[in-house]
Amino acid sequence: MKTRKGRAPETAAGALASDIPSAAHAPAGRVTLNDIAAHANVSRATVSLVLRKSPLVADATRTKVDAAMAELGYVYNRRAANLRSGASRTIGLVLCEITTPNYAQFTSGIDDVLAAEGYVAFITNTDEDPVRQRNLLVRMQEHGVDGIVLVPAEDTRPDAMADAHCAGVPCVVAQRRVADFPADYVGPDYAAGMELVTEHLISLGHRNIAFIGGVRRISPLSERLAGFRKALRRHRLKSGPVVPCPVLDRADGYAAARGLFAGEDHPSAVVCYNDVVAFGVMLALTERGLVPGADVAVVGCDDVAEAGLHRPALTTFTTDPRVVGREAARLLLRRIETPERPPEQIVVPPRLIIRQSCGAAPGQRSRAAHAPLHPPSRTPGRRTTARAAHT
Amino acid sequence: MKTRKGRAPETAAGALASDIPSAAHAPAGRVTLNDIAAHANVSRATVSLVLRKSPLVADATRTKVDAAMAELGYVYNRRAANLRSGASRTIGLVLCEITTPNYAQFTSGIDDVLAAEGYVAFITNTDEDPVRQRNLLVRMQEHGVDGIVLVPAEDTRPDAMADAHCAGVPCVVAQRRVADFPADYVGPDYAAGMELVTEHLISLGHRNIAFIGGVRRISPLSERLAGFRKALRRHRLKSGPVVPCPVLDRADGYAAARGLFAGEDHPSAVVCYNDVVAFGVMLALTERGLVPGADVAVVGCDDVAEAGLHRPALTTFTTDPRVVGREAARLLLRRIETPERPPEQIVVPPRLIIRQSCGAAPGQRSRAAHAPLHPPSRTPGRRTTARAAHT
DNA sequence: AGAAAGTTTTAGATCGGTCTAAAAAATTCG
DNA sequence: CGAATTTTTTAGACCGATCTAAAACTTTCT
Repeated sequence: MKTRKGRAPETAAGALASDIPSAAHAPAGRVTLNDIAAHANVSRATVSLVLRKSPLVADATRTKVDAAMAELGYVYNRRAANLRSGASRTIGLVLCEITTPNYAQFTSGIDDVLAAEGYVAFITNTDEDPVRQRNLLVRMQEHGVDGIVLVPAEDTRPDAMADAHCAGVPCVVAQRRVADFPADYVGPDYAAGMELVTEHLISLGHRNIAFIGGVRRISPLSERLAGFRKALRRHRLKSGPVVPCPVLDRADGYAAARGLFAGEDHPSAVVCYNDVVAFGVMLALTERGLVPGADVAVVGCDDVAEAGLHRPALTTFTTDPRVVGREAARLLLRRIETPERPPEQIVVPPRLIIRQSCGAAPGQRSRAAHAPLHPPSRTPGRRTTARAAHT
Repeated sequence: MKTRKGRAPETAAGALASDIPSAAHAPAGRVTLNDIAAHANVSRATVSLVLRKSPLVADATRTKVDAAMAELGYVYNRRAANLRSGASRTIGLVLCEITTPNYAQFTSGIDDVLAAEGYVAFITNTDEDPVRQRNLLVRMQEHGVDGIVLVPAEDTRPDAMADAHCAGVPCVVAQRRVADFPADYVGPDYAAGMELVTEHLISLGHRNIAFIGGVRRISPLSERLAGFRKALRRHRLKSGPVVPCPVLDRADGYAAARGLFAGEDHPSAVVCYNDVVAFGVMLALTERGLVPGADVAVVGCDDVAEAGLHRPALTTFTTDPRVVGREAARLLLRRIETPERPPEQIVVPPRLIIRQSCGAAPGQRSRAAHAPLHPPSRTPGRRTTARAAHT
C-alpha cells in the first residue's frame, strides 16, 4: 500500500511511470483528492463522491478510484472537508480535574459513544481554575468543535457559561451543575443516593449521624447534603455534625475523623462524602480503638474498586460514571442534531451497595477485619441492590 | 458579507452603539475575517496580520481592528488557518486503557506542557485492541494532528507503527515499548525500580522471593521481571515462583496469593507487579493467617495514594507518571520542531519508598495493623528515598 | 431515428483563513 | 522638490475538501 517498489511492469502503458524510488506514486507533500483524480482519470468531484460513498457513482468508477487511493496511500483530510461542510466530527471535553478516577470512567463512557459515531474528543483540564476554563472553552471553539461537554470548575459563574452558549456551540454540563444556568445537564442523582444510604443507617437504629466532607461549593456536595438531610427530616431526626473536608481525599477524611472521634460522646454512624474519605475515616477510627462496622457505621459514595475489598468492606452507593458519560455524549449528539430542542436534565439513578462497614449483622461485634469474605470477583459481590426513582 | 441586519443606527457617532441586546453586532453565521475587515475598513490581509500580531501593521490600524473584533465577537477559526498554514497546534494521545489511574496522571502531565504551548490534545482509548488502535491512529491523521503520543496496545506490531510513521506524523511511544521499533520513547525505568526493591528485600535477609503478576506481553512486565532477576542473579539467588496475573488488579493478586500460600512451604517475600496487586496479596495473606510485613514481606510498584495509608503501609517504588507525561510531551514538541533528529529514548528514574510491608524492623513481629502511624499528610511520608542511575 | 428520461461525471464557486508579491503611502535625503 | 527608501496595506492565489448546477453519456420509448 505504502511503498511498493518496482511496480513498473504493472501498467504497461504507463511505461516509465514509476522508475523513481519509493514514494514514487505519491506527490511530494500529502496526497490530495487532486492527486487521486489525476491518477484515476476522473474529476476531483467524482473522487469526493466515492469518498462519501455516494450511490451516484458507477461501480466501475468507484473501483478505479478506490484502487488509486490505495495505491497512492491517501489520507483523508478532515480539516479541509470540515471547512467546507461546517461540521467537524469533533467535540471538546473540558474537565475540572483530569486525574479523578471517576472522571476517567466518565471520559471512557463518552469516548465509547463518540468513537462509535466517528467523533473524536479534545480533552483538557481546567484544574478548577475558572480563568483557564474560559480560555479552554474559547480554544475549543477556535478548533471548531461541534459541541462541548463541560464538567465545570468550582465557582463557575452562569455568565461564563453564557459565552460558550452565545457563540452557538452546543454544550452539555455534566457531573456538576452550574447554578442558575438553564442548560443541558447529565449527572448522578446524588441526593437520591444519599437518601438511600441514610435511610439504611436509620433503619439500623442509628440516631446520631455525622456527615464528613462538607465545605466545597460544588453541586455534588450540596446535593448529597440535601439527600442526607431529607432522610433525617423524614424521621424527625436532627443532623449530627457536618465536618468540613477541603480536599475530599483520604488524608482529609482521616483528619476530620480524628477530630470528630477525639472525645467520648461521638456519633454512632458517619456518612462520608465519598469512599476515599470513608477509608481515611475508618483508619482514624481504628487508631482511636473503634471498630468500623461494629462500633461506628461508616458509609461512602462511589463504590471504587477498593470498597469491596477493604476490610471492613464499605457500604456505599454509586452511579456508574461510565453510564453518566454515555448519557452525556448521547445528549450532546442529540443537541447537535437538533440545536433548538428544549434543555434536558438527565439524572442517573444510584444503586445502594450494602456491605460490612455499616454493621454486617447489627449488634454483632465481630472483628471486622476477620469477618467472612465473599470471594472477590471481577465485579465485587453485592448483597443488596436498590434502585432509586428516576427524577 | 454575511447577513447583517439593521446595523444602520449603530455607527451614527456611536450613539446607540449598545442598546441592542446581546449578539446584535454579530452577523448571522460565524463572524469571519471578512466581516472584521469590512467593519474596520481594511483588507482581509491586514486583519490577518493583526491576528498574528505582526509588527508590520501600524498601531492605529491595529487598535481599530482589535476594536472591530471585540465588537463583532470574533472567534478565530483555526481549522481554516491550519488548512493553509499546515500546522494545527493539535496532537493526538492514543491510550491503551483510558481508565488506568496512572494514565490519568500521565495525561495530566502531557496536558500541562501542551496547554502552555497552546496545543490541545485529542485523547482516545484503544482498549488494548490493535485494530481499534489502527483506526484511531488513522483518524488522528485525518484530523491533521501535528504529532501523536501513543501508549501502545498489547501486541502492537512494529509494522502497525510503521504506518503512522510513514505517513510522516511525528510519534512518541510512551509507557510501553513496541518491540523492534526504533522510535522516540519515554517511560519509567521499571527495571531499575525492581532492582532497587528486590535488593532491599535481599538486604533484609530474604532468600525465597516470589513474583506475582507475570503473564501479559507488555514491556512494563518484562522490564520489571528483568530487574527482579538481575538483582537475584547478582546475589546468586534462584528466583522463587513467578505467578501469572492476567488482569493485574486486586482480585487477581488475591487469587494468585491464595494459591501461592496454600501450603506450608512458601516464599518469605513477594514482589508484586504493582501496588493494587499487592493489596490483593496482603488480603489473601491475612486470610491465611499470615501477617504481611511480619510473616511475609510484600512490595509493590506505583505508590498509589492508598499505599501509604494502607495497613501495613506498602513498600513500593514509583516514577511520577505526571513527569513521564511531561517528558513525553516535551519530546514530541522537540520532534515536531526538528523532524529529522535521531530517535531518543528517555527513561525516568524510579524512587524507592520503604514502609512497613517489608518488615518495619526486621525480626519484630508486631501486629502490622497496629504499627505506629506516621501522620498522613498530603504527600505521604517517605522514610527513604533512593535514585537509580539514569540510563 | 429522435425525443424523453435516467444515470454519471464534472467545472467551478466556496469555506475562512495564510501567504506572496506588489502597490500605496509615508519618510528620508541629496 | 523629486528620487530613494522605508513602512504599511492589499489583491488574489492557495490550502483540500464539499456542493451546486449543468454537461455528457446511456437507456428507453414512440
